[in-house]
Amino acid sequence: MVGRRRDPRVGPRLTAMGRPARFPADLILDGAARLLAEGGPGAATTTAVAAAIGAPSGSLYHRFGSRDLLLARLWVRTVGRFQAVFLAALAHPDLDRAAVDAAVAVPVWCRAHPDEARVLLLHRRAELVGRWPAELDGELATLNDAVAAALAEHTRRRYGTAGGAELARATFALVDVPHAAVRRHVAAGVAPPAEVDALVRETVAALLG
Amino acid sequence: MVGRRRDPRVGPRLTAMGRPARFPADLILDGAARLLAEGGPGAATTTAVAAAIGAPSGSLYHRFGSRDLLLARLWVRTVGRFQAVFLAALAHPDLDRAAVDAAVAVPVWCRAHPDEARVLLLHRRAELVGRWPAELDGELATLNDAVAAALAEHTRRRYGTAGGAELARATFALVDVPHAAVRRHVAAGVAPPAEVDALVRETVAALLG
DNA sequence: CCAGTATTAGAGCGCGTTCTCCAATACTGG
DNA sequence: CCAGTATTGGAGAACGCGCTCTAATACTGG
Repeated sequence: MVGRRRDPRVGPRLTAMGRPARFPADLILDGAARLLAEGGPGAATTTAVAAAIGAPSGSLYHRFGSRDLLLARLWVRTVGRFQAVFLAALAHPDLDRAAVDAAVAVPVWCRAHPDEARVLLLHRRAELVGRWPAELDGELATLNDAVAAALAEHTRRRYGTAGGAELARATFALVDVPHAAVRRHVAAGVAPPAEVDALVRETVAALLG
Repeated sequence: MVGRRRDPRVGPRLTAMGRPARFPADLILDGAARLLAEGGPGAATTTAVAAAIGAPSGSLYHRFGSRDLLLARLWVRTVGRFQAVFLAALAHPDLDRAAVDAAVAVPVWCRAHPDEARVLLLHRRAELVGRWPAELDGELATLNDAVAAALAEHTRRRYGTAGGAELARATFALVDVPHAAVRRHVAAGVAPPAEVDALVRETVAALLG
């Protein structure tokens, strides 16, 4: 990405850092996330994202090579940020505590990051990015590995095995159920109410008790 | 919709039915649903829908006034078809049987109608239609009334009251949980496995028992 | 101060999309 | 057979979109 216009024939000139960026990559991604949260994929046109942060459209294409690449990087960043808190909760040594905390981390995170929650919960990757850029399919392939491993490890410690049925049960309880609980509120644009957390706790306890 | 080109000045001529349609509305909607299920909203262009059923694009605009109107009618039709089976199950006199059957009706319906399930579960109305046509916002406003009423009635009979907490619990158990249970399978393009039904039954029993 | 470089800045191209338009067509009831 | 009408069929206009391109610009280390 960086140094795209540099002619390699001039040799390894290591000096000169160049003009500093007025519109850093994360600022652009923030703008895209906001437009996406407000108006869906159709609203996150390149010119709209540029206008939202006061940048020329050329700057977006200088930093990201294409619209798909921009949205793909936003997707990776958003998934990573959510998974960080989910995995941290799931790492608690006490199994029941880990399960309930991880599940409740979903509504908590949605309250703290409403725009990113809308990006993550209201859109599928395929319809957001369209054609996933080849240079990012390495990251895509391993995106869910950490969560999958943590769920398998949790299942193994809880049941002594990580067979299909047990893993499916844990995935349902810790991933699908919390998503189900918050989705209508995220879609409505309001913070999930406190009763959501109670329902999630109760459901997780019933399924994994 | 019909008779759009008729000049009202010629008076009430009630004879003549006109040329029969080679591409009825439901055929067009079926094509749109298939493209939508396979490739998302971006794949359901008017020319693509027309090509999918071998019709000229003009026929789509003759029957539906616009792409938004076409997709809006597809949305209404799909929601209605799903709700019919959900409500039928929820109408069972035995409360527990009604609850479990209604919840399990979701994975059952997804297996029977995979394309429509993808339309309904994988896309939100706002991003599918864009600008909802004014002539259909009457139907939109009452779309969920029947389900809302049935859920409220079920809650009232079960708890003696349809207060916010109880209604939220029933909605979570009978709507959100089944949707969450099938979603990953519908998104993956495979029929929800039988264990989904078992998890849904168990969750509903735990939440409403 | 200078050479080198990354970035800004914005005008504009090409493409795919929705939608319009009109003649031709195939059926109706009488 | 006829008048009336809904529908087909397809070409193309109008528009918005992603993306490209070139010059100007604002920094860097030496």
